[in-house]
Amino acid sequence: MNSPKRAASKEPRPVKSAAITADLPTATALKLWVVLARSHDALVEVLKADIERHDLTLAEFAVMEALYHKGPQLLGEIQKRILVSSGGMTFLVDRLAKRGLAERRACPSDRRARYAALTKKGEKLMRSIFPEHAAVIQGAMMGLKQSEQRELTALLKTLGKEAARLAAETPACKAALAEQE
Amino acid sequence: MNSPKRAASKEPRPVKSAAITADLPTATALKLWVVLARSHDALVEVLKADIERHDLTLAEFAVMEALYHKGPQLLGEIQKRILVSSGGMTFLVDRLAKRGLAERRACPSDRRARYAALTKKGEKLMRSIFPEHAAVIQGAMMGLKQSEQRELTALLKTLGKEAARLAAETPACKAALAEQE
DNA sequence: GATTAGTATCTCAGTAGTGAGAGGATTATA
DNA sequence: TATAATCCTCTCACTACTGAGATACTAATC
Repeated sequence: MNSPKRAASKEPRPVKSAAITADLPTATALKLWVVLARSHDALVEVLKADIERHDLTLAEFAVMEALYHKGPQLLGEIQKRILVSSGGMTFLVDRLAKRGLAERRACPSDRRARYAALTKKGEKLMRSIFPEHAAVIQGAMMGLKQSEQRELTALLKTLGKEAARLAAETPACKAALAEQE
Repeated sequence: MNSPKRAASKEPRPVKSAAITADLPTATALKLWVVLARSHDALVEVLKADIERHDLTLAEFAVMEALYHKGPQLLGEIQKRILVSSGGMTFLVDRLAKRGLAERRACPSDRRARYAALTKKGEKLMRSIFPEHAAVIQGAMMGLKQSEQRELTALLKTLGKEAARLAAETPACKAALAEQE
């Protein structure tokens, strides 16, 4: 076996760890994190399999989807939206351009900036791919009723907002603060 | 700027896409996917920042955590648990071994298999790191009340189970079925 | 105008991780 | 026994990404 894919094992889990069961609120949060990570991974696997049929990586697809739904955008805008590094952004657009799916366009008012946009070919591809892909997503969510999906969305939104706030505080701030001696 | 981190932008989102608003159940599912992915990413960022303080990648930490909580295990068991490839598993244990945090042990009953286990040093490190890490997780989840966290966990579990079932069906099966002519 | 800070992209060296396949060991079947 | 099938790990070539810094431009302040 090479890739892990789904484990068929029954999760024996006979031992309960002292460290985890130590204190209830912590245990609840840890459990939530594990379950969230696992369902996310399972979904990613399903979606990735769908997208790879068209020889696209998830990141490439994310770029194309952003362009498809929001139109031409600055590289930096897409970068923030799909959360890749600046180097990765350049790389992704390069690759899509090489395949004739996207292209760069100059920004008339700011010569530093470049727009990325879908080519005709890229748009045609998205028009044929996207509905299928949406159907796959819908299929992957079928474990939950629509009302449950909406409830889940609301909860995740709250969770995500708080986590994002926290993440924005943390990153290079320590270094920055440290340098202010 | 190099890495994207959190976008401070207000998500203008003036245009509603025809493709997305086309049909309600699909729209619900797509929305859920976006929100799930975003909160997952935000959490990963927070946790990663915490773990990197100790010069560990998330994957290395995952291995150590598995060993810490479940004791010595076959490489294959860990692999299934943390979902990395077989090559990645070897690589991860190598790196932990090089740093003296983990070690390989022969399996007495099966000479193909190797156990991975924490060294004294690795266990000591986990004892000092893990409680902090658990606190960070708990902190990242503070946007939700405990009851909400439990509700969210339940919904995600159902979702994840169905998605995992779907993922297990899909992967190489097409190829396999195709070969049976 | 000159200087400084800020912003947007690109370059490039480096890295974590993948996955096909090999090798060696075990188990099942004939 | 053979021998076939299966299992567990490791090797290795490869790839998608990262992130520090470079480059090129714009904006703000003197």
